[in-house]
Formats: sequence, C-alpha cells, structure tokens
Amino acid sequence: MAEKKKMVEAITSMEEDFAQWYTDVVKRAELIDYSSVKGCLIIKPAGYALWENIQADLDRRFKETGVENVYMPLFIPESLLNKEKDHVEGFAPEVAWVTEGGSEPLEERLCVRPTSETLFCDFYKNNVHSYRDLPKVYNQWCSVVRWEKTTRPFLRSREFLWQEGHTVHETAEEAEERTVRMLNVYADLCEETLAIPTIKGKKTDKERFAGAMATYTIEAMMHDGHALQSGTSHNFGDGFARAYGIQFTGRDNKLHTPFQTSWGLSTRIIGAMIMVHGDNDGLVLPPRIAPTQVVVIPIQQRKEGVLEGARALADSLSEFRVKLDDSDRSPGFKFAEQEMRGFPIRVELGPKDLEKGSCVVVRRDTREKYVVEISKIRDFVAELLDTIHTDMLERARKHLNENIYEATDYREFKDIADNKPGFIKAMWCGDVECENKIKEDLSVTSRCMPFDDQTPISDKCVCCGKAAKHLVYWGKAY
RNA sequence: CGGGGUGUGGCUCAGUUUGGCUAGAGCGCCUGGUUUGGGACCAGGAGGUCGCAGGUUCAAAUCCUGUCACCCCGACCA
Repeated sequence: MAEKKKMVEAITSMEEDFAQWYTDVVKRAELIDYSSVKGCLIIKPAGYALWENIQADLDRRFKETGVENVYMPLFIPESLLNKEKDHVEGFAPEVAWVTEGGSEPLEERLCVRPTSETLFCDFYKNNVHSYRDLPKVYNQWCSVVRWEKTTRPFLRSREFLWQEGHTVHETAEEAEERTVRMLNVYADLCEETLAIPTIKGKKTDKERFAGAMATYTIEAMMHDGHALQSGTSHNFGDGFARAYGIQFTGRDNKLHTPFQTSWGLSTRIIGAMIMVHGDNDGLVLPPRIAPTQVVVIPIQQRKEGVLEGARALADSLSEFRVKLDDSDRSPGFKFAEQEMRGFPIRVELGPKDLEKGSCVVVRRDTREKYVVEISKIRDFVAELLDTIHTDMLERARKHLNENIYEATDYREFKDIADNKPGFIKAMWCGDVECENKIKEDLSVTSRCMPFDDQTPISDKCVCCGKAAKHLVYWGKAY
C-alpha cells in the first residue's frame, strides 16, 4: 500500500485539483515537454503516436467521402488576409506577423497562418472557372499559429497541429450537405475510435466562426463537467467566394458564385481524450487509438522459460500493437508504468502461470483481472479490446447524460451553474444580450443548439423571459 | 492583458528573512552484484558559472535595479 500511495502522490488527484491533475498526467505520461517558446510544445513520441493514429483514422474516413489532400503555404500576405472583413476582425488579435526577411524589412508583412481560408480562396479564384471544376474537396494536415495569451498543453497552444478541410460547391444545398457530413465524420471518429460521446449542434451567432454563415460543432463533456469543442464544421454560404471573387460559369452558361465550407479538428482532441477517460493513476487510452494496446510483463524473468514464454506470448499477439517489457525493472514498477501510460491491457506471465499453462490479463480501465489459458489468449485479447472500447464509451455517455440539467427560469439556471458541473439545457430567445448577460453573471457560454433534441422545455427565454426560439446547451468551456 | 506564484544538477525541493569557508538532500542516471506476482536492495560513481544582465560589497544563490521565462486563476480563442 505504501507503493500505491507513492504512485498516487506523483499525480495530483482530480478531486483535489483537476487542472493540476491534467498537467501532471500529460507530463508523467511523457506526452509533451515544454519548449523555450511559451505555448509551443514539444510533442514527445508517446504524444505524437496518438496524433498519428488519430490522423490515420480520420484521413481514411475523409478519403471515403472523396477528400483529397493538398498543402498550402505557411504565410499569408496581409492584403490577402484583409479581404473578408469579419474574418480578419475575428483573427487579427491573435495573429503572428513576419516583418523581415533576412535583415531586410518586407514590403508587405506576412501573417503566419492562423487558418487557411484566405489561401484556399485565392487558390480557388484561379482554379475554379466552370461547374465542371466543382466540387473541390480539399484538406490539409498542417500546423497553425494563434498567439494565445493563456496556453495549456493540447487544449490551447500557440502552435498546434490540425487538419483543415476547404471545399467549394456548385449549390448551397451541396455545401450544407458537406458541412453536416463532415461534422458526422468527426462525431463518428469520437465515438468509434476515441470512445468519446459528443453532442452535435449549431453554434449561436455569437459563437460562430468569423466569416461563416453557420458553424456546427461537436461538444464533449470532460470529467469535471466542462465542455470542450472537439471539432467544427462551417458553412460559408457564398460570403468568402464573393469577398475573394471566386466565380464559375454554370450549366446555364451564366456566371455564378460558388458555395464553400471548411472544417477542422486539432490536437486538442488529445486533451479531450485525457480528460474524458483518465483517472488518478494516469492516462486511460481508448484501445483503438492506443499506440500500445497490450503490454506483456514477465515475472521473475530470469527463471527458466519465463522470458521465452513471454516472448512467445507477445508473438502470438502480433496482430495487435503489443510490447514486451523485458527491462530490468521490478514488476511493480512495470505495472505502474503501464497504468500511467494508459495501455489498455497488460498480460502477466510468471513461473506459476507457466506451470498451469495460463497467464494473467488485467484491463486498465476497470483493473479487472482474468486468468486466461495461453492457447486462448489471442481471441481473449481481441474480444477484450472491443469490450474495453464499448465500456469506456458507455461510461463516458453515462457521465454526459447524468450531468445535463434542465432549467426553466433564471434562478434555477444560476443555481445549477454555480453548484453543478455539467451542461444546462435551457430555452433562449435568440438575443445576444442574454448570452452576454449569462456569460458575465455565471461564466457560462452557449455550447450549441443540439440537432437531435429541439423539443421545447418551456416557451420562455431562461434569461429575459421573452418568447423562446431555441433550445440551447450551456456550460463552462475549455 | 489583469491577479497570484515560481526560477538552485534530469526531476522535486532545502538554503535567501540576518551576505561568509568546498552549494546540499531525496528521486532519477551510470558501473558492479543480489533481486523480481504492485513503483526492490547493497556498494561505488558522474552531474550545478544558483534564469539572464547590470550594480553594491573584501565577499552575492542570498541585498538593489532591470529583464526573461514558466505555472495557476480570470478576460479572449480549436
């Protein structure tokens, strides 16, 4: 028990200080290091492997919907950035500028891309002439820079990795369809691969992307009840196309302006994974994304046959991402290590097991132990990985559902906001004044107007009492 | 950008109030040996211009001035 205590001390418990717990986990699991530039992180192998797996999964999903990958430049000339008014105003406060090349001042300063709408628009202007050129469904994997004042590993850094998709379509309907489709791709990734349930919905005008006509979002709930916007998809209508002069000749032989979308998901999702699934012993990785799914730990590995047995066991699991820990550490150390790093399954094999022809399997999420015949280990692990995924998703969904509260008047709303972590379901009149008041009073923001659930719970705005227009999920956000 | 905090071997920190001898501890690391079913043990060893720049002093991790960085909490954002 003394050892257990020591382990727990290494990571601040989430009940004590959730923010510190998060930082401890990120550091102890060796996902990142801080660098010499504030808000710019060194993503270490354990962290980058997570991103690579997310990337591979999402890229496959993209390509199934006809997405093609491209790469745009890092720099945006100021004049180009300035063409869409709302967009510039939205991003200007957090843009980093390059003003010199070598020792010469630049004729026009260059912005380090905070997002690439402007570059894609400029490109499309020159490459879209006919309805036959449409649609264009492009995506790029890159990093972007936003000069944030407050930074946190994965959740908010000044440079972060993401993908940004940018499409152009002949009709508004097609653009809308694409916007919704990509939001669904994100939601599917979250559920099927990351075991994170989300709420899909539309952002209010206040929370909408700068320059967009409509912004759709998936909102996830962290363990502390805070919301994390985990992916967004925007319908631009023809706003950007008009601002950037993109036109094409249509089937009717007349000039038309096309319709556009953009959608993005970033390394922030790694933060979501940590805060949804993690516990006081460290990471708990969803099996489908875990860089190592199974760790085989030999016990008394110097005893005859143990190491060989462990090696054979690992080999029989080679269709999974399996690792044999034959380092010269004590078993206890290896157990703690596996738990901190969140590997879903560990398999222990010692002399006693060898005698019986079995091994001990322990799952990370629940710590349940199973004694399994060595000959049946492959099927057992395959099934257990699926079970762990399903259970993790269900636990997260239960947490989400149990922390959504309804409020029909302001007193009730305030009481929940002050005392209960989670989302608040309440009616809203559609006026930004009410959003502002709620934010100022209670530091709660509108997360989204959910697609799946617009059944009114009252006919009055929870804030001003006027006629309600939308059902909104509110919450404290990261 | 406001409020708070911290900078001393890889990590966590002591030492700073009241300047003083060769700057310490635990963990980690390296070597050798013994160990191994929940963070093993013994012996030996390496590693620090005390964030940086000035200043005061016979003497600075310690006092003064400036500066930089990071962390936490807010306002702003994926």
